[in-house]
Amino acid sequence: MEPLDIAKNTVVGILKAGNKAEDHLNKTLKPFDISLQQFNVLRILRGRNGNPANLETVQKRMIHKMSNTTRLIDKLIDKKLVNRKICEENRRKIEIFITENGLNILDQLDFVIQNTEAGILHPLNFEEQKTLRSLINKITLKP
Amino acid sequence: MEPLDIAKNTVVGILKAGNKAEDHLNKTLKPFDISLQQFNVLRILRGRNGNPANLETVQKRMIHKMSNTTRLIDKLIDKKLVNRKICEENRRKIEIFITENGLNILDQLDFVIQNTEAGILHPLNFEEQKTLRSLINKITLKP
DNA sequence: GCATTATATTTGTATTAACAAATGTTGTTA
DNA sequence: TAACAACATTTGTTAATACAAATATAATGC
Repeated sequence: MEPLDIAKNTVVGILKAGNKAEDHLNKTLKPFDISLQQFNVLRILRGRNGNPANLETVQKRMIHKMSNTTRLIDKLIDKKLVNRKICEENRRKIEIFITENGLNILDQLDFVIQNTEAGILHPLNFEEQKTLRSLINKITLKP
Repeated sequence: MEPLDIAKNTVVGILKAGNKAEDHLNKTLKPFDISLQQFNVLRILRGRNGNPANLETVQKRMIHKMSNTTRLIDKLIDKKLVNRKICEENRRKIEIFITENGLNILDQLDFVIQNTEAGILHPLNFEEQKTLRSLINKITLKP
């Protein structure tokens, strides 16, 4: 097979795999009324161990970079999973905190999400998973 | 690192890579006023070498499985890139054909898309691309 | 042949996303 | 310090997506 065809197939495969993973995760999260995007933001905030994150930071680490992070945070605030306040040092920035409630829901989700992740990757053994991760990282971590 | 963490990182990586690829491809297609979804449908139709495809077939092969394929086809019809007609053998089905116009645009797109695909995969050499493709296929081709 | 079920597509509605323009705040400099 | 540029977030608008319900046709069993 030609290099160009390999490249094409690989890219199509990446798209399909991404979509499949997104699908499975969203279905797992649905009963909790949380979208994958919202879940990822919560994980980012938890990872800051009590420190707030401003919108820009969140946006940079989000899997899907989108311009309307504001509205996504709005949803999380409605659900009492995060708080928002204006940063006093720089009033242009806003700080976002995860609430106790948010942390509790994350704890519950960790387990079901682990199952879903395992399900997605189950055709691969551990070594293969590590190889896949390293190859994928090469293409995502680069500019 | 723990197996569970590897799995988590791998899945997050897949999501990011999928998103990055989708982004790049959409940006490449934008000047042609065609979305990635529409492009993929056109490629599916071209692959049928003049034979029509019914909606169900298209939907099954689409990267993003979605319920409103009808409206996606509507867009392509507006742009005169495909035609739609009711299947006479089974009037529930509709047949979709790619037009000459559609084939011409695809020809132009092939080149720019190849470049984009190469750009996405450029941190990987040929062997690595093949490995990645094979690992990805394992997780997408399974139920 | 008629009611029932299955199949194939379409439509309605509500949520989410993309993109650009607008707002408000801070930093710079003439 | 007034004017202007840079920064951080928000808002408006339009398009895309998901999900469920509706429509229309065909196949099946009685």
